[in-house]
Amino acid sequence: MLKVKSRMDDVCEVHFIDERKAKAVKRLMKPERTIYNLAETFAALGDPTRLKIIFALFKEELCVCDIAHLLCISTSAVSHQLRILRNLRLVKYHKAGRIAYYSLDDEHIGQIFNEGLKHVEEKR
Amino acid sequence: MLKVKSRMDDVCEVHFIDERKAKAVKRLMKPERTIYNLAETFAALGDPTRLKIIFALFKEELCVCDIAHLLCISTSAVSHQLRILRNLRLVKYHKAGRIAYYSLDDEHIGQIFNEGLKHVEEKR
DNA sequence: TGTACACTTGAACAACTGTTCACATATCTT
DNA sequence: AAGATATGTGAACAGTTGTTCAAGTGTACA
Repeated sequence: MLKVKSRMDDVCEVHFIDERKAKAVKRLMKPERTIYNLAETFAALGDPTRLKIIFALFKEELCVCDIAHLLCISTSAVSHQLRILRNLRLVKYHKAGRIAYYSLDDEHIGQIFNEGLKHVEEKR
Repeated sequence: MLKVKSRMDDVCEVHFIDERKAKAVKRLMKPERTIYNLAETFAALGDPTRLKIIFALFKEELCVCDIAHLLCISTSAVSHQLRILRNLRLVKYHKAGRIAYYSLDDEHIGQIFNEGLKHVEEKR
């Protein structure tokens, strides 16, 4: 499983310039748990193999071995990555006999992918 | 610098179920370089510390030591993370004397953050 | 000039990651 | 039933990550 480190104590001894701004942001800051889950989700998207899988499933519902064939990697590697994506509810699947058909779990994933694409394509 | 592994040979010996679908997706697949850059960007968002920095800068332009104060981590740690975000053009800064004021580099970052938030808040 | 401050950087470390390999499970076919 | 196929899983490995620490810039102010 993807793991991610975190911390947010309230004791802090670093000097500051403008405490008003810092406090205003602190009030708005999302709960530690939310930040953690969000980081885990982005980390899942932060690997080319998983990103290709996401992209592929964005276009077509596919089974494990077609994904493996498409990306030229072992079905084992695909299965490991799909488990990570499944646990984070980024993909879902349904079984037809021995074949597992995977697809994206919700429409946000596609949006995130596209916004990210705009960012990287704009910057070079 | 954030690094990310990648590969996309055209030789592949995995069995397949539906080659038509796989080929259709392959035609649409983004270039290796694009996927790689996108993965790097998402990986940068895949860490709670950097995510908190992004969130903070989404609300306010801030200097390094105010970010450190706000998140209760060393200015060194913040500076290291800001360099990663800077290199990926996720944040920019301007200097006023010895103080460096950081802010988000473009509007896509906020969009990505919000879409991600919708995903994680919807799923539990 | 010297001291303090704001920030940056390089090296080093433990912790985490993605892949491979070997094996396990489950389902279909003959 | 046996064998082939599709997928899942645990262990192990090299490679990568984020933090800390120590030392470095450059700017401000007395």
